[in-house]
Amino acid sequence: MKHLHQRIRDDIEAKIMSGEWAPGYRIPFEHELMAEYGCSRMTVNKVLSTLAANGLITRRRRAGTVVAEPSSQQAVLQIQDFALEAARAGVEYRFKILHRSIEPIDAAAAQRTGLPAGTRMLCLSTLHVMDDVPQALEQRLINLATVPEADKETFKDDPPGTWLLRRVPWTDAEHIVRAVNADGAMAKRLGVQTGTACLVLERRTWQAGAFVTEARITYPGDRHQLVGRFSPVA
Amino acid sequence: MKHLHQRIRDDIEAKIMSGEWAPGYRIPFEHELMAEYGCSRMTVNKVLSTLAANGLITRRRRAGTVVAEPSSQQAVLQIQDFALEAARAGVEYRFKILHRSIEPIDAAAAQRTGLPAGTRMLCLSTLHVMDDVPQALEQRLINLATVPEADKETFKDDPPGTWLLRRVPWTDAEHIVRAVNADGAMAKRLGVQTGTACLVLERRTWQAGAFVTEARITYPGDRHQLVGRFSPVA
DNA sequence: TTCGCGATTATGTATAGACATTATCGCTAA
DNA sequence: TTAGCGATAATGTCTATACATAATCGCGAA
Repeated sequence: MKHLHQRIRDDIEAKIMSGEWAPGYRIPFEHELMAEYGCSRMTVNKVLSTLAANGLITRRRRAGTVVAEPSSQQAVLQIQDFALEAARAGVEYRFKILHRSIEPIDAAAAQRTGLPAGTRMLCLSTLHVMDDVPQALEQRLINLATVPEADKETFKDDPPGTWLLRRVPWTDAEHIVRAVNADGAMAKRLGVQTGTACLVLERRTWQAGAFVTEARITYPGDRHQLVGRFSPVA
Repeated sequence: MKHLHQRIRDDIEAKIMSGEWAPGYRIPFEHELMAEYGCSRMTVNKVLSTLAANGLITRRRRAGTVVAEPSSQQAVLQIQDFALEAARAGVEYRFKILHRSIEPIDAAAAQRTGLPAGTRMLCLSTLHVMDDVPQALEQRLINLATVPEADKETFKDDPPGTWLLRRVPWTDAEHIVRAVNADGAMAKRLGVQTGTACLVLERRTWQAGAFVTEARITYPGDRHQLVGRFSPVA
């Protein structure tokens, strides 16, 4: 005999997955489920709250609970940390800061990030190397208004991403993944032929609404991939 | 004044994010937090359960609760549905089945999917077109043991992905994203030059442990990107 | 008819208590 | 010293209740 919580959850998920309860269908009220399963409202409430958190249903006060419209599908992708990945694989990792400057934000970046023109940004280019083979080029902007202490940081011990993550926990992130052909300069730095397909991961992070950083990481396509796993029913 | 639940959650998340409570750190017991915040155990319990569900902490009876080891970072990416995307953008969408056959699974695919050699698979190649411009090429394997009714389906109205999603809800999926240079045949079909960087999304789905389908979707890199948003604090 | 407002109702948050489950700790006996 | 076992302590699940909050419904007034 399983727990009631799980049984209610399974029942509802099955009805939704099978299509018996289509998107938009108003599922029974808490007090109805309560009667059906002979349990307290708290139990039903916790089940429904969990399903709502997972995006399967939408709840609105007074109106009730309906099966959520299937949003476009989602994939959860793992984004590897170079140092960690290297340690696990038992290879040597190092990084090199190729460029460092402080500049007012350019127009395009201001648009992307929603920052006012003229905001001072720390601009960094970092090459990630494992066993003497370049693995990725990282181009990063750090908002000095949000992270003033980055100004004096030398990034001697940790690459910018790791350093930031430890100092500024982000609460919101936006990701974009693209494929591009490496141009001459990029190809040279990554040690591949010009035109090689590369995976570009762009990530912008905010902390409580304040823009923190933008990173554009370019991986040689023949050497890297993003892997993910996703269970919609948790 | 925020809700207590949220305040406790914010506090704990902040301590973990800031590194004050490093991975492995044993966080206060429920009764300690209960005393600290002057609330009932249920309140604390619900917060900790939620954080555990989100993977931030690990709970064990009698032993207590510890900060979880950071898994590699995750990105949640939206995977657009062509028909839906087209409708929203107000452009015409159509698709064309380029190839269809039923074959025993090949060795490499058997390895990837964990199916026994010789399993009969429906193999489909589909070209997705919007406003007469090819948008993506989809190469798909469908497990006829799990979805026998696919055998007789003509895919006249809906492309295979849409058709499958309506019939066989998946419970588990694996995603891989890569960048590749288009070879001659691929380039011709997508209407791009040979060598153009393309984004390749591979997805394998299971339903309750039974393999359902594998899709490899190739997008011209200059025309497509995957976009995602992720809030660790929900 | 339509606007506005109060009553109603479903969900949101929280409490205090109960019993179940499962590791761990520490004592006892071989 | 160690194997085994019972006490103990922490989390897991559930109940019954209370009050807060938000959105809708329906009534009455303009």
